[in-house]
Order: sequence, then structure tokens, then C-alpha cells
Amino acid sequence: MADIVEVAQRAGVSIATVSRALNGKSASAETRRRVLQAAQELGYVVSSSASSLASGRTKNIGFMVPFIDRWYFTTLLRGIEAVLLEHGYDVTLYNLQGHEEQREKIFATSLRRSSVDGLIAASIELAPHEIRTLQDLGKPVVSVGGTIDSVSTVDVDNFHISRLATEHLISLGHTRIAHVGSGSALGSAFRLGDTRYDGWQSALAEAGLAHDETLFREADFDIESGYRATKFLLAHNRPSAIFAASDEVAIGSLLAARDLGLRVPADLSIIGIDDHHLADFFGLTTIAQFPEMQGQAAADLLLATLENPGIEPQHRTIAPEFVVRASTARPHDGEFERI
Amino acid sequence: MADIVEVAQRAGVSIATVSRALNGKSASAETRRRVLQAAQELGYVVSSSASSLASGRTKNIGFMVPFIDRWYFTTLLRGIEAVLLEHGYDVTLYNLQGHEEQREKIFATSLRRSSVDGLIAASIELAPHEIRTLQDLGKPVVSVGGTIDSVSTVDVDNFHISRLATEHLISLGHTRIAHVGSGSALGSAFRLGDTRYDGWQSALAEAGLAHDETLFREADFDIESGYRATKFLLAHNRPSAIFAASDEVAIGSLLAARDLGLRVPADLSIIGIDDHHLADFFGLTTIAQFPEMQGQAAADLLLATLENPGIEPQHRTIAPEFVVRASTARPHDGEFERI
DNA sequence: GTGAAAGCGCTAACAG
DNA sequence: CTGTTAGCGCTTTCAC
Repeated sequence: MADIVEVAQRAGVSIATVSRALNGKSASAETRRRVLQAAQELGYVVSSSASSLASGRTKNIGFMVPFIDRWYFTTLLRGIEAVLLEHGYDVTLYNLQGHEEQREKIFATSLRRSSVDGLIAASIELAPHEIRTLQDLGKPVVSVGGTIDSVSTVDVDNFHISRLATEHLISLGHTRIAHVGSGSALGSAFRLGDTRYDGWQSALAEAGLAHDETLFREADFDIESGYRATKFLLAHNRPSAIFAASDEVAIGSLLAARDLGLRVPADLSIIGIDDHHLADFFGLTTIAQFPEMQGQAAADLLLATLENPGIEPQHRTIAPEFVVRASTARPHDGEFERI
Repeated sequence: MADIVEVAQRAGVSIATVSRALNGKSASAETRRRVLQAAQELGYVVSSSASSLASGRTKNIGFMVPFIDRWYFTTLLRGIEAVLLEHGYDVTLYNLQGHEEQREKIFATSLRRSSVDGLIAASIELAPHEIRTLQDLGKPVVSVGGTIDSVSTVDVDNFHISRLATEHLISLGHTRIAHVGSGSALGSAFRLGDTRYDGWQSALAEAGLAHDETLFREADFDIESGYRATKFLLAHNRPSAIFAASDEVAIGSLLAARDLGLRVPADLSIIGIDDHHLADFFGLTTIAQFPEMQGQAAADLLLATLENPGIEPQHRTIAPEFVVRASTARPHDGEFERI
């Protein structure tokens, strides 16, 4: 593989000039053209290790997630990738999902051997010493779904979203509105459970609806958990509507309702959060939170910080959007039909 | 961040000795202990770019996928990560899912700036010039779900798996066995569609069942597509059993059957492939193909090649496993009940 | 705008 | 087993 010396010879300039021309630094138009052409002809691509060693920049950013096998994170990743790749960055994945030792290794070694220029951390609850490690890195970090102080953050307003969802149900005339969410299994990874619970409570209180804790049921953020929680709810203290903390949970609710012979939305309204790719298929009313956009925003913020190290941490909130489909209606109103 | 010189001073040895001690090369026990301690005390971690530049090894491997937001790939990734991280490797993701330019950039730049020591490519249909690029890299590649010549490969025997699935249905007494799979949208990315179709045909022929092309219906590898294909099948030429090319497709079939008022398995048996995490929830009989194991095997092969560059390309086939749940039964046999 | 030269922090011979 | 030394291939002053 050709190196910078060959390019310099072919272009008839010094290697310093090649470096500058290729990196968009000062160089005459003609020189730049010749260098570009020589590089092109030789199929030259800069060696990342040499470039990193000399410049301190790796053109690589880390993406840290508590899980990778969930729609939210892979979708986030796609948004991040799209903008980062366009700017010549690769992304290496730090998945905290594995064993505890795997997690320790990531913090103790992977992150510290400075193979990334910055980090995007998604929905992660970090231990104090882990946060210290990140800070000591001295590298820009942007947090998505924000749990890290004094770094740029992109998030959605979960409290607001939950209120929107609950208010939608209230406006339809529901008074027995249940909430399923805030599971414990993800408790240490997500912090949004509580916020969503609070938004639900808040909307209920504002509408003058009595607090009824038996209308809340815990579930992890997946279909199966939503299914079980809903079955319990429906058997014990049947609500006329359910606000599920995610679309996957809501799909579980949908399936549970059907297994019990209830019609949605005639007998039970269901609303989720996400606009998961399955939401359309299941005719689920939901509140879109655009993870891909969140990823793009996070990447943009990181890039901005990389280009302007002195910049203040910024905060970007992605606006949610209501997506009305067929899973919500006025109580006992059968005019809607699922799929 | 401390560098190797500091460690050398603190340990009272030369930097070469530090390097050796840290890399497990020859060094006396006592020296190694002192070096390790000094490094520990200083919080020293080798600079990856310096190390890469000097050694030619990056401790980074690339994982290339046609999509990232599918169960199969994320599960594969988890297997890969587990073994790679343990051996001190990071993994950077090359997702070909984006725009065409994104794909080109990955091949033209990302892969060629030699920031990885090797590559694991999953279920990707590569263009000839892309294969050339990979070969020119001169780096070990292992392919999962194999479409690349002369590199180590791990896969499952899809033909065999399809036969197993179909034979199961035949042994139950079914004679009208449909197949839904082999979608076109993924046609360029996967090659397993055809193989699965062939296995189905083969088992049918061997059992002396007449070929009936109307019992085949195309679907992409997701729930919605499986749902639509099954609805069509059920309306036009109703089979007594369906062999779905993946569990997600099978779940679509399950939902379609229910929406049409059919009971599974009393009125319709359904079998999938994967042992997707939702399979258990839906009571789906399936054939497990263990993507996590596939990932581990791929990583093992890659590591072996990295340690022994001269090694011959190897081929590892992961054995599938039958998982009998509640979605298959003899025709008209109602003794099983879904969930 | 361009070239010469000094590293970036480490690894890998080569001696000893 | 250990120290000395020569790079690895670039980027970045510093002069010109």
C-alpha cells in the first residue's frame, strides 16, 4: 500500500505538502490538484495509526450502550453512523451488555488507550468511578438520554411525552387509565421509567382523576413483559385504557388484550411511546421519539465539540410527535379496528 | 496520561523492557512484577496509535453487516464481542445499511486506512470490486453465513435445517405444507433464501408429496411480511402447515392465522427457524441456529488466523437444534394450546 | 505556499 | 534477560 512518500514523489512535492493538501490546509490549487491525483492513482489512503500518533486525532469515535439488541439503540446507532461516516469517522462499539468483567475491561483499557476522539454514551447509568474515567479521558462526551453531568446532551422530554400520551387518553374520555412501565431489570441502565411514571401521574392529577396505584404495573421494556403485566392488570383491576412506557410493551398489551378476548380499542385503548417499526403493523397509537434523529443530533454535537474544543456543553431536545393509529378511541367506541 | 518512559523510570528499567514485560515477552519474573506495578500505579495504558504504528497491530477488528437492526446480527455481534473483548480487541462496526455512498466510503476509506487487524463479514453479498478490496487488504477475513471465497467461514447448513423443519411437519402427518420466505428486499444481502426453499422442496419430494408452487409465498425476513404472505396463502390455497424461513416470519404467520380465526396448531401448524427471543413467548416450534455461537466461532477463527497467519482457511458449521414448542401438531389435533 | 526536520510513543531487531 | 537504537508513517512547527 502506497505511503505518503510515494505520493510526494509522484506529485513532485514534499511529504509535508502532501499532508497539507490532503488535509485541506494551505496549498495552492494546482498543488492540491496534483497531490489529489497522485494519491488517487496510487490508491493512497492515510495510515490511521501514523496519522493518529502524529496528530492526536484518531478519526474514530466510541458509541457506548447498555444493550445493543434493542430497537432504540440500533436506530440511534444508524443516526450516529450516518453523520459520522460522512465526516470520515468510524465508530467502535462499547457494549456494556456482557459480563461485569467485560464492562470493567472497557473502562480500564479500551477507553483509555485513546483509540477514539470522543464518545457518545446512550442511556447509561454510570458508576462514579466510571464517570471519573470518562472525565479523565479529557475527551468530548455526549450523552443521549442524559445521565452524565456537564457534557453535551441530547434527549427527549420524557415527562412531557408521558403527559401527552396520558392526556390523549383523558381527552378521549377515559378515566381508568393504567400505566405499565419502569421495569426493574433495566432499572440500572435506564432512568426514564420514573420520569414516565411521573408524567402519567401528573396528567392524571391535573385532570382531577384519583390516584390509584393498582393501575400501575411494572414491566421491562419488552413485549413479553408488557404482555404479562397487562394480563395481570386486566384480570385484577381492569382499566379502560393503558399507557405503555414503550411500543414493545404496548404490543405486549395488545396481545394480552386479544388473548383475553378484548377488542382494541373498543374495550381497551392502548398508547405507546417510540414509533417502533412494528407500531404501524400493529396499528398502535404512539408518540414518536425519533431515535435516529437523536443519534444525528448527538453526532452533530460531538463533531462541533471536536472542532471547537472550548465550546460549552450544549443541550438538544428532540421534539416528539403524536402518531394516531387505531389502538385508541373513546371508551366503548368500536368504530376503530385493529389491522 | 503516563507514557512508557515514566513507567520505565519508575520501574528502573529501559522502555524496551517495559514493552516486553507488558506484552508477555521475555522478562524475568521480578522485572515483570516491578513493571506491572509501576504501570498500575501510574495508570498506564499503551497508546494504541503508537503501538499500532510500531507493530502493525491495531487490536481492533471490523464487523461488517448488511443491517444492524435485526436480531440475528445483534446476537451475532454479542458472541463476537464476548470473545474479542476478552482478548483485548475492540470492534468497530461497518454497517452497509446506509446510503450507497456510505457503503463506498467504507470500502474506499475506512477499511483501507488499516485501522483493523481483521474483519468478520456477516451474510453480505459483495460486489466483485468489493471482494477485491478485501483481498488487497491482506488481512484475515472470516465470513459468517458465507459468501466469500477462500476465507475462513462459519455457517449453518440451511439446506439441512430446512429439511429438518419440513420433515418435522411431514412426520406429524401434514401433506399440505407451505413455505414462506426468500424475500426479494433482502435478496442482495442474504443468500439463504434459496437454500431454504430448496430444503423444503427436497423434503417434500422425498416424502413423495407433489410439488405445488402455490404453496410457496415470498416474504422478507420480518413479521409484517410474514403476516401478509400468510394471509394470502390462507385465503387462496390453505395449507395445513407452514414452514417459515425465520421466526419473525413465523410470528407474522401466527398473527395472521389468529386474525383469520384459525387456531394454531389445531387448524394450522407453524414452524420457524432461529429461536429468536420472541419464539418462546409465542410458543413457536423452531430450529435454533445459535447466532451467538456463530459469532464466537467466527471470532475464534479470526483470532487463530491472527496468531498464525499462515493457517489454511477453515470452515466451521454450527449444529442446529430442534426446539419443540406449541405451534406444531398433527393436522386437526387440538391438544396443544398457544400460550 | 512550501520544504526541512523534529518528533508522536511504541516495538523489534541487534548486541551483549 | 535486558539496554540501545532504528524506525513505523505521518503532522506540525519553523524557516524561507
